[in-house]
Amino acid sequence: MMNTKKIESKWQKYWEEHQTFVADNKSDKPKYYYLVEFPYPSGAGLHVGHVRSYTALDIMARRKRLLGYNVLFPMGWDAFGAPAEQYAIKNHIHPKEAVKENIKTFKKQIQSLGISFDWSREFSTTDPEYYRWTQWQFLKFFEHGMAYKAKKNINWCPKCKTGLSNEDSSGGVCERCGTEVIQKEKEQWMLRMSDYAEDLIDGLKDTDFQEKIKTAQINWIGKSTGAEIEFPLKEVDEKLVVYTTRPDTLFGVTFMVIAPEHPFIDLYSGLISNMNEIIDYREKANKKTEFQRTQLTKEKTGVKVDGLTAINPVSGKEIPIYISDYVMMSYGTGAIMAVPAHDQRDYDFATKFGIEKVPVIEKITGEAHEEENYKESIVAIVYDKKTQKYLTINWKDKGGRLFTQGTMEDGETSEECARREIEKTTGYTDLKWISNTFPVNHHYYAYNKDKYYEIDCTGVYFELESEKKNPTHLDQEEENCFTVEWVDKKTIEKEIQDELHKTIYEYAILEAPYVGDGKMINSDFLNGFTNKKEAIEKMIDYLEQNKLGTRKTNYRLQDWIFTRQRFWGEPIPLVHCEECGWVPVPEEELPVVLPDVAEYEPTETGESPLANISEWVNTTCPKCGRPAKRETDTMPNWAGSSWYWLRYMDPHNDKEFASQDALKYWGQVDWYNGGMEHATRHLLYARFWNQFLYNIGLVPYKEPFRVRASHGMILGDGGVKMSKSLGNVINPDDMIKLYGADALRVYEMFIGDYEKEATWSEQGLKGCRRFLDRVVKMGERVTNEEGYTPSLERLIHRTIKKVGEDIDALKFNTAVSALMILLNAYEEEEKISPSDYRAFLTLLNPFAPHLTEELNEQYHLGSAICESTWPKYDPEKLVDETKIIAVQVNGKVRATIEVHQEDGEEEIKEKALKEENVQKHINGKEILKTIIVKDKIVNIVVK
RNA sequence: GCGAGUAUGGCGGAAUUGGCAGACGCGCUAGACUUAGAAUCUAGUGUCUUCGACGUGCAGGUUCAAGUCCUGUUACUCGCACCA
Repeated sequence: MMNTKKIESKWQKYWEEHQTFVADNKSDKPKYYYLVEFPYPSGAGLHVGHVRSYTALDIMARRKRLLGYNVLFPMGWDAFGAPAEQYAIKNHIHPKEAVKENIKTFKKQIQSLGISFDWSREFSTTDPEYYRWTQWQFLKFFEHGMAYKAKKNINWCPKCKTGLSNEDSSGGVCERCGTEVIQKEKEQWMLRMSDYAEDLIDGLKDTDFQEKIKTAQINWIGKSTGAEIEFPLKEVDEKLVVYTTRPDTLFGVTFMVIAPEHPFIDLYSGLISNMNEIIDYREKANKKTEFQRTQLTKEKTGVKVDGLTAINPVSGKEIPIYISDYVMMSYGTGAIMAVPAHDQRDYDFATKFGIEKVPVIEKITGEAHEEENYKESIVAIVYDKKTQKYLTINWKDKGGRLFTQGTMEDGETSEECARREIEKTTGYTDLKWISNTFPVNHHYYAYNKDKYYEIDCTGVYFELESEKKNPTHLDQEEENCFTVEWVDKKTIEKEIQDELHKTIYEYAILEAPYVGDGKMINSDFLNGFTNKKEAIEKMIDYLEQNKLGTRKTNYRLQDWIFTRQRFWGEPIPLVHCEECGWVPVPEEELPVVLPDVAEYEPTETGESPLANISEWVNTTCPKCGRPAKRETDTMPNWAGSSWYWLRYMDPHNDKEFASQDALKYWGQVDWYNGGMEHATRHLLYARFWNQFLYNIGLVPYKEPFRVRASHGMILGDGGVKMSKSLGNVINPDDMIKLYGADALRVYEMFIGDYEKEATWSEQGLKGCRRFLDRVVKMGERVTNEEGYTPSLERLIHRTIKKVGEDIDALKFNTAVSALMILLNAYEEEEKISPSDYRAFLTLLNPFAPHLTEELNEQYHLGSAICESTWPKYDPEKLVDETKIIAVQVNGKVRATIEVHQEDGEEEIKEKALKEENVQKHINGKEILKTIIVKDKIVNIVVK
């Protein structure tokens, strides 16, 4: 092995001195902008995961440069945030000092990998020259009414003493420290991100993001369409507004549920007779966090609101109102119409509170035909508690196992019908009625009558009280057809095949609502509709015509809570004046710099430590000059990363966040790489921020990123996440020391599919080191022949094509494998030409930049690779003159034959039939067909 | 519950998009070199009992031909979630 350290630092120095990777803001070359998420410079240093994504983008960037592009490939630091602050609190040093140290380590580590970043554009989000413009842009939000202060019940981490966005508190615990999040009311700056919900969905059309990232974003935004419906109250001239996606089920509403915080409670407390009970419930609910509320998925709780009654706007029916914490004030209108027959949550609630369930949709089973005869019928299920068995009729070959069934006669209820049928066929009379199931709309063909039938069928569920029986009224013939059998649950589930009976059984036993589509019933003007969409449309039309409701779209996406009660963040550049209210700090006074303080800990009151620095807090109002106070909250650490790609375009500009020329020249980020964990939060914040800047005319593109790709995680031994506690963290520095940066790079590209997770294996890394050592050895075989060695030429052209295409398609693993194959071929040769070697080194250069430059120089193959061009392939040289293809007989390979380019089908067929082993397998059989796919396969079909 | 994805040797993973499954690498086996080991090099390596058969989570289907297409199903991973 060569002295990797020596040649690596030699070439790293070379690149630095020659400014090889410095991008120019003016160029005749086409531009290309590669961006990889800038890291948070933690004390832990670089991770092998960083190496993976940086190397991948580095490979693409290096190749693009050789292809003649002006490539922007910058790097910087996202250094605000809690860890630096925690570290500072512990060690009593200013976070900016800690950050400085960490950046130094990180940068050294990254540079030792030979990543071709343009370091002339480096900055940190914590640089006042950078956050000056973060503050400036915040003021733009403020000016345009996009920032507002609101008292919000926010997620609060009692340990970090800070407010958390929903994003930072997923799972009900603080993302930083894992403490359980509680609810606390706090005045917060908010950005009107929800205004952009539609644009954020819409804009995805103009991007080339991975599909899974688009779906993640769409899910996060959570668009739903439906209607707001007004339910008049009986006791007072007021309307309770609900949001629903299923207005088609309006006739099935049997109760209303409002959130415990719903304003009607206090507004009409005078009318409510059980206020005490309600207040009690509300207080209990308030103590629960949003997370706890959503965790209690099974057991529903609630209180009926006595004294308030809603009126169904389409049927006029009176409907009771409940409060329950399964309805959230933060979504929709904080009130719902409950349709227990067709919604699981409403079903659970209704079951617990004994509320009626009115079905309005029938499941349709069987297939509908024209000219059907209509009947109403029942299916009766009888359960014997003692034996835990069900009463069935075994029709044997005449229809299999079924429950008792029958057609309803005039004036008969379903229960009467069921009792009559049971007695008739089985004799049992002592039955206790338990329940009627939801009806089913069933279609079938009766062979004995040669007719199609449509039936509406209700299940009737009984329990057997005793064995008491009457004689059955069946003739001999009927009796021979079937036997009455008691069977257990397992047999039922296995043997009852009939769709109707199966459905009825499920309704009776599973006690579940029917949430599928079907035929509308009990719904007045909607009766008979079988298409959900049409029924919804019809209902909304009706509501709008009669002014009872409106079409409405809702989003899950909420406004962005933009303040943190922390020290280590961008100060919010606003001043509060008693007279003028909130006043922006004048532009020329930006940045509002973080002062040096002694203590970084959040205060007991939950305010930022900045609040304790009176000489900083107390200022004068920029508008009227009277004494005023600065905002002491700081920005969340998503702020600095929400526009950093724009700053790279013009990082040293002290007049603007970036010049319009630079913004126009670099335009969109062509390729943005980052982790899947940022697919929703960071990426949405960044897109929202950019869209806003676009709307006010400050950036030329509405969407900031054209392509977004993500890399898979690198896992430790056994496929588990690398973590300090497991002690399985691999330090890239150690690997570089042992095997060299080039080997580490090649290995991380070879490890597997770039987008999927991969398990670390030091053996694999060793294998890649071996590969590079063989590349070095190959130098000894270089002669001074001109051009490519003829026997290698075809493979060289093919490899040029494959490596290029694979890099473009993020298939780095197969690109490396193609290079290994080429090297294997080189090793078959006694000697290779300088062109052979140079081509190989150039193709390998993006993966192993140091070693390839060194060998290129050592063997005097030409100018430095980083200053030359990507090799070209000749399409005509890709094709083999002869090719070996397989000959199959009945789809099984029996021989291989060599075919020429110019061979016709007849010749190929002839060759195939000549093969001994082929003859053996077609011997004595008739050839039905011969399929010849040129260059691929011959298949002879015989019988 | 909803949405997205994955499943191929002992292991990581290939497969020109329907055309010889297992490229490439790791590991393993044998041999060479060596006093010995390491390193390196050479040969072999899907399974089964040989001709041959069987093999891409499972069960069907389409096709001359299926890892690839269709239907169903299982397991795991990720994202969202009393979202009305």
